[in-house]
Amino acid sequence: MPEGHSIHRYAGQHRSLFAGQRLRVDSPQGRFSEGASRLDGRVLEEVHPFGKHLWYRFSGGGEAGFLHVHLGLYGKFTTGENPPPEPKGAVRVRFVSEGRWLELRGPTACEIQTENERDAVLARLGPDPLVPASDGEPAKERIRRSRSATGKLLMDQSVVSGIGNIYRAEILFRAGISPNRPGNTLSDGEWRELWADTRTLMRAGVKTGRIVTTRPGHRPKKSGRVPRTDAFYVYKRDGQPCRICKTGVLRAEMAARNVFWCPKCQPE
DNA sequence: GCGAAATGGGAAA
DNA sequence: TTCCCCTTTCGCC
Repeated sequence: MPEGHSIHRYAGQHRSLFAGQRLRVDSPQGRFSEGASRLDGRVLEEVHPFGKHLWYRFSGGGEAGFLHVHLGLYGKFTTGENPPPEPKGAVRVRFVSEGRWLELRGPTACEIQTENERDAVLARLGPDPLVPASDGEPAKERIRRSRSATGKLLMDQSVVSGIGNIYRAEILFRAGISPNRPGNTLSDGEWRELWADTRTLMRAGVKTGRIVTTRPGHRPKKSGRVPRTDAFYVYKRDGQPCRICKTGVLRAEMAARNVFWCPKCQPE
């Protein structure tokens, strides 16, 4: 779930469901009880996504106005209409408004921050392709100055924010760039296309709530809902034939994450 | 029932 | 680089 598109989607949902409302906040699991009690009874003023991070700004409470959430690999939100269900499993934090409830499980980060602390996190992040006015230049500079693998650089949140393992694999495939190519071998044109395509795919992800990167002509069924197995070109398709050239898709480990690519469509 | 894997990242070495 | 954390789900006994 949680690459940047999910985060932006959650932000939109949570804003429309809870912003402007006074919330009851608690931590059924207990691991965030202290923080929850500091937010309880305050008004949620705004929800702000950036890359894979979310901030919930609360009224009053002095300095500590933000709830910072990072879902990590497992984090998940669920929401619904009141009455809220009896909490099952490890619910780190729960919001309850007059009409709705929200549960958060398994996040890497769920903590209260001051504005300065939030700014310090933002300062460490590269541009987010999902921010409408986002300027990709700083990312381009970092990549084209680096000898490390492009596949590694795209996953580095201080280079670009919000790209995860699926988008990394898929945008490189669509651009015909091997993940192993050093960043400094990318041409201007290759970067431009990569950035533009990333924005296109991630925006579609926000809209639909899922990642689909295959073009209709490259799928067995050209219309209708895209089955999970047809949604990607290379992600988790190692050993299977490339959708375009039939060469076997490869997998390797790169910085402790699996990376997938077609050696023919994405030459070194 | 048990182990492994998963769209992530920070700290330690 | 390696280890460690978060939680659920799925495949395999």
